[in-house]
Amino acid sequence: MRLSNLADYAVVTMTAAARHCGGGRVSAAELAQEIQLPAPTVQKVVSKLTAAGLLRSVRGAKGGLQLARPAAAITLADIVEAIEGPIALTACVDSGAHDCGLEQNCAVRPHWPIVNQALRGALADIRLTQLAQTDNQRELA
Amino acid sequence: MRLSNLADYAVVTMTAAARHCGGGRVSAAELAQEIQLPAPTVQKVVSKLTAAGLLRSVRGAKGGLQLARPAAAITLADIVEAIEGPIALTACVDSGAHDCGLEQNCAVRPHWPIVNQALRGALADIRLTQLAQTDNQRELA
DNA sequence: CTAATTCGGACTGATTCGTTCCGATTTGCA
DNA sequence: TGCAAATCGGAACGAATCAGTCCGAATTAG
Repeated sequence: MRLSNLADYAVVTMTAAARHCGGGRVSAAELAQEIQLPAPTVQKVVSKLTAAGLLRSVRGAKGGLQLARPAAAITLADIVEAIEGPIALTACVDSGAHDCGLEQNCAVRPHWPIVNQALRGALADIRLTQLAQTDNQRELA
Repeated sequence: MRLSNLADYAVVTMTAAARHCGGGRVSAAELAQEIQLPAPTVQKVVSKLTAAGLLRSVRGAKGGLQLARPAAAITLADIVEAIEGPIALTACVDSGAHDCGLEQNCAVRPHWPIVNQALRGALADIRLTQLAQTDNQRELA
């Protein structure tokens, strides 16, 4: 029931990237220094994020990262799914999950999609703009 | 973002135990045969369940398991917490989590409790009686 | 064309999860 | 009262996934 650390780091990384949205391209090392995390770890995170289509990467000298979409169009669900795959509490809710052994005889299976939808809805309600906004409020305090 | 298999098995086991509520005591091996799972695995599950106070165990000959509380007073959240500990997506929401390194500087931390509460509420809304009820409906079909 | 800087994927170590087994305890019956 | 059967409880083993680290390929500025 714990979120993986990589996904947690991804959220922080995306928040930091949104902060540098107007500044154009930002290197992964710079983000790592800003959020106080190991640089190689951040590199691994941004790799998965770009593969998922949330970040746009530019290689070569003066390269860097930038958001592929507006911050308002990115939610927590997108970031978590980019790192950990589809949101599925159990194997049953996954498409074509035939490794449970119970399958049709399982009594609780019809109830899992409800919980799954509730969780995904809670994650989809939080947008990246809200995270950056909170950060600004903290700086004002 | 995946629920552990042990927790999934625990839910099925509790549902099966609720089915035998009127029959008094039921052995763990009998439950294992009923839900088509390895007997030792079920033993480990029921051990944690009894330690959490959800099941009452009676040792010795003619011993077995039975629900410690009415089925209506047991929710999915109770079962999951019994196996996987407190519901905490990130280390921040856990009480006294001082191993993040960011702590006060984290911008997303204030938002996690909201998602956490949404998830826990979704789990707490499903009671054990509903699971058994669904099972009966399936048998009628 | 050179060189500097960057991302991208592959490798190693560690922690946790899942499974299995054997011992301690308790009750029922002779 | 003693024996014996059956049960739960905890401890040990193996496997899988995760976190972290490193080096190579690609690209662009000068």
